[in-house]
Amino acid sequence: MPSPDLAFRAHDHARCAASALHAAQTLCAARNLRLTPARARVLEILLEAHRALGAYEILERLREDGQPAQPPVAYRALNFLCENGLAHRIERLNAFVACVDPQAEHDAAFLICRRCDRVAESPRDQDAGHLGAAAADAGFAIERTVVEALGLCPDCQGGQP
Amino acid sequence: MPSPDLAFRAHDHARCAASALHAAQTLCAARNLRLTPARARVLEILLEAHRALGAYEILERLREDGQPAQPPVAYRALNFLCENGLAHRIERLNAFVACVDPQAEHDAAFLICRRCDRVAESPRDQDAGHLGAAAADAGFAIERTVVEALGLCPDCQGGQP
DNA sequence: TCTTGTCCTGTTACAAGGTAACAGTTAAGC
DNA sequence: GCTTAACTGTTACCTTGTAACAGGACAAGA
Repeated sequence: MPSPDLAFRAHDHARCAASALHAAQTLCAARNLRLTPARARVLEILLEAHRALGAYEILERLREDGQPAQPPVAYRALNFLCENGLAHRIERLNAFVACVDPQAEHDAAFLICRRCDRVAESPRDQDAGHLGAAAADAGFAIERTVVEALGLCPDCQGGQP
Repeated sequence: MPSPDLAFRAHDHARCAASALHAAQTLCAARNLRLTPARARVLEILLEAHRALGAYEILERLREDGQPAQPPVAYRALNFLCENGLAHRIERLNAFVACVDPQAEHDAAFLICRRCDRVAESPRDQDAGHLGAAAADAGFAIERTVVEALGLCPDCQGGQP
């Protein structure tokens, strides 16, 4: 898996995007999922941006391709991508990022820069310490866990808040 | 601090609401904050509901008190309550809960029932395992962390999904 | 090859969540 | 009492998300 802080370091975006797209194609073929042109295009947009994008930003870019596009177009593709572990929703931002390491549905943790909106995905500590125990205690059945840390990335530190 | 699973157990709501409201008053007095009638009323509404409420649900209840009320009224009160640790925003639901143990600004973790929207607050494992380390590694400065587990509470398990 | 069912797309119309900006009012400090 | 800062009321608007329905593509089996 790529290093968790990759998003915050200089690197070859084009190459990491291409490799993620390829991984997505492989994964879909293996699982008999249809990575249709619309879905692939949305994934590509996310990969190119390499940061969290709102659904309406994605829509704009779809429109730049020449077609009109209404909100459900973006949301359907995003739902597909999120359900299949190819992208993640960032609740805090009402936005979406491509997954750097697509694989079967998986929870992840995120470092979100509140200045530049770049998002780094970090592998998840499975039972999340206390929380798993507290849930078991309460008889609560956890299905999915969102972990989002908000702060400043290295580039945005130093300087005004 | 109240047991983390309190929200999922039968208990005397009226009493726990009254005690939380009292704690809030004490805390505001101590910190020289103005718990104005509008703010207190919103907190009371949250405490009575004893689950996550959307801003517009809160608005409805404010209107039931007889006054008209526009969205900024609710949002201002909610901002005040969240900033001062008297309530928490649940990102996943775009909703708010009263804090069961008001105190200086603090992060918490939540167990959210996706059927009945009840929310239990659990004390937070401070550095959240891997994440703190990954952040340090990346040079990322964490300011606030959101941890939300989605699932089914004891009462909503068994039966349809 | 035709048919049928299933999944995907296009589009309209709207619901829900959230905020900027400005005018007026209250409270606290001097 | 006067000034200043903080809070409230209101208008108007922007952003995010979804329900519902019609039409199209495609694979599987008769």
